[in-house]
Amino acid sequence: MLGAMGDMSARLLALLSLLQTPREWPGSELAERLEVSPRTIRRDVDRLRELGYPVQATMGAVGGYRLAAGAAMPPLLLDDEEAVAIAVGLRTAAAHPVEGIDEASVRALAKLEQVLPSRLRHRVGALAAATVPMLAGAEAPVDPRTLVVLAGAAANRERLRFAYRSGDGAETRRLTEPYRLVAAGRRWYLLAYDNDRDDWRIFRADRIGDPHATGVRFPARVPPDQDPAEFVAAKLYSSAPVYEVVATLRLPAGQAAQRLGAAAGSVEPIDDHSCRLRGRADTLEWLASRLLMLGCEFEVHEPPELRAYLRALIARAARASAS
Amino acid sequence: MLGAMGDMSARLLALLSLLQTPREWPGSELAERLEVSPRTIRRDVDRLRELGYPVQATMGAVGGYRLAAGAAMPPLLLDDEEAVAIAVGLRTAAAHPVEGIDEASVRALAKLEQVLPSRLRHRVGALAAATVPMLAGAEAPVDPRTLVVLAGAAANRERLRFAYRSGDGAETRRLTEPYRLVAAGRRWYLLAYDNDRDDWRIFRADRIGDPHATGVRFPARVPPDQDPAEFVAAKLYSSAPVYEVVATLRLPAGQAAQRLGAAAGSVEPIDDHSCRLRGRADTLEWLASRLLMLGCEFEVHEPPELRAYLRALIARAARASAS
DNA sequence: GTCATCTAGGTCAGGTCATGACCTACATGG
DNA sequence: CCATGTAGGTCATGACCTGACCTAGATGAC
Repeated sequence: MLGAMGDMSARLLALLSLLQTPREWPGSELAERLEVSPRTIRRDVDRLRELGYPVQATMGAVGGYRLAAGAAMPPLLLDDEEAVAIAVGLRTAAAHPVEGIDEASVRALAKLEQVLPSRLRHRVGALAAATVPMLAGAEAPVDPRTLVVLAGAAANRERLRFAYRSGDGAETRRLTEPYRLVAAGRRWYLLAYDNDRDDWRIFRADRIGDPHATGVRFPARVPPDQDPAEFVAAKLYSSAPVYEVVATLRLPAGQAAQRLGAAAGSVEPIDDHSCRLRGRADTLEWLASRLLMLGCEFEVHEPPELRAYLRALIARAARASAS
Repeated sequence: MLGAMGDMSARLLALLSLLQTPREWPGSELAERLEVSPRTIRRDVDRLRELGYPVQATMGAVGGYRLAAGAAMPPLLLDDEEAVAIAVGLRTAAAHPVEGIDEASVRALAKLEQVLPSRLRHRVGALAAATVPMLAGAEAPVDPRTLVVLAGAAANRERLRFAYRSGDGAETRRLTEPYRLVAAGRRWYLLAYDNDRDDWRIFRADRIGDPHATGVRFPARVPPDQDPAEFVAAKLYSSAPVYEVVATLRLPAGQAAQRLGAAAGSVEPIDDHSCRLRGRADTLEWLASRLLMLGCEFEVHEPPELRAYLRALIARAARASAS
């Protein structure tokens, strides 16, 4: 009985960490590692079970303990490399948001970055920079730190001040009551009540500069009656220029849907090896690259601008392949 | 003193969970939530600090507690949505591995999926399916579960049995001692000692079917003297067909490097608005789409196959844009 | 079948240590 | 200067954690 008590919490955490490993741990080995008697290990396992973490035990000569899936998430105990991997993954997820977990992934990123040791933070930055910007193309991706600040202020109901440059390049300072961060299409939008204009507004996150919470809490305001995501979608399609695309793909409908992903639009089968795609996007580059990368023959019916863009691409490729 | 002790560990965990929130918590509020006296909260904070988690306290009338970045990663306490978001992020990270954190991201995914409640697992599956397969194009991405099994067996040093279909379509069963999972280029490879062939081999993870650990542990074998990643790279470039690309881009070198990412190859400036790209890739589709999506004029010098492929792409785009 | 090896759990003694109550000291912003 | 927050000392009480015994049951190797 050398170590004082008080380290029981630390021991439980260490135990949880060991049990999250894919292998099975015999009680004797756990006792040795944690420097307590096997009896105490058994009691600790019981304690974990009482806390709701289902420790599975296989009996017999090759038995051992391991943590199984339970009703609630246990605390994740990550080593340095795993933490960096998750941070990098979440940052690229923030650059290519998936609808449905948009704000949750930013919350998770905020949580992680808040406690990430600084030496690891450097590695995250370096690796995220080396990550292929994927389909971002020529557009500047959003700064993940901006997203973290926006989501934090919304969750915390703190007034938010930032500089906003609108589509025509004009830059204004805004004071807002942030309500929610929403991913629509492949962009991030902040839905907030604009205190100067006295109305609900949506702001593109990549156009927000230098955001910071003022520290002033505001009372919950009655949000617009629609679902936040729908509200943003409605505002977008009514204001921003959007291309509606109609194309025929020489690809079975199932494969097309799988390769395009759910957000691309609707895919209806024409026959066994063709289908019709209807969708919307806000840039021609995006549309063209998605279609070309399908790797199948296709025909564009709408919009005419896309056909023009494809012809420009042809010309470029022709010049590129000329000897 | 109603609740028995023993819940001190649970309380510390709950406290840690609250402190990971972006906001600041006054001690009185924490005491109320956790149903203990403020004095106990102060002691708990001290305990956390002794455990190495730096709880920051701002003094004064608007003070409060929050968890700051420390020397080690504290246990991450995630709610359901955050866990799903991380799982989805890691799965897409597994589909587009970043060199340097390759095996760590799979380890993290294994850890998370081991304890992920089943109801959440369904949501992860659905969302991951809806995720845009990005640059995967026509190729079948690796099954994340396969990666998890491979990495687990390697970490655990368990013999691994699987079916392998080689490039020419032949399917064989293998018994191996897995050493490491490595990402090279944009693919996953397993470096393992093949027990039947008595030599080190590398296996493409997407060609591995139905892998399962036999449960038999094997003693550590002397690995090949190179670094695993280098070993894989050497084997690859000596055996697999690889295209070496040389192209001139009408884009400043800095921008090109940023848009292409570090793994694309080397970029040397020619003048202020042009640069030369040298790199290697194993499929023409990949090369062509990366170049076209740069959104700039470019000229391909090598290989001739890429020029031919671009001409085919031209033909397809021409047909697609024909009325 | 038999034995080794693992989980599972009961009991007991001893003393550590967590708790709440009450206290003072100090920092901060209005 | 006062309200409100963190920071920390002290004390009595008793809950409970620990290791050292013990038996029971399951499982796989020999």
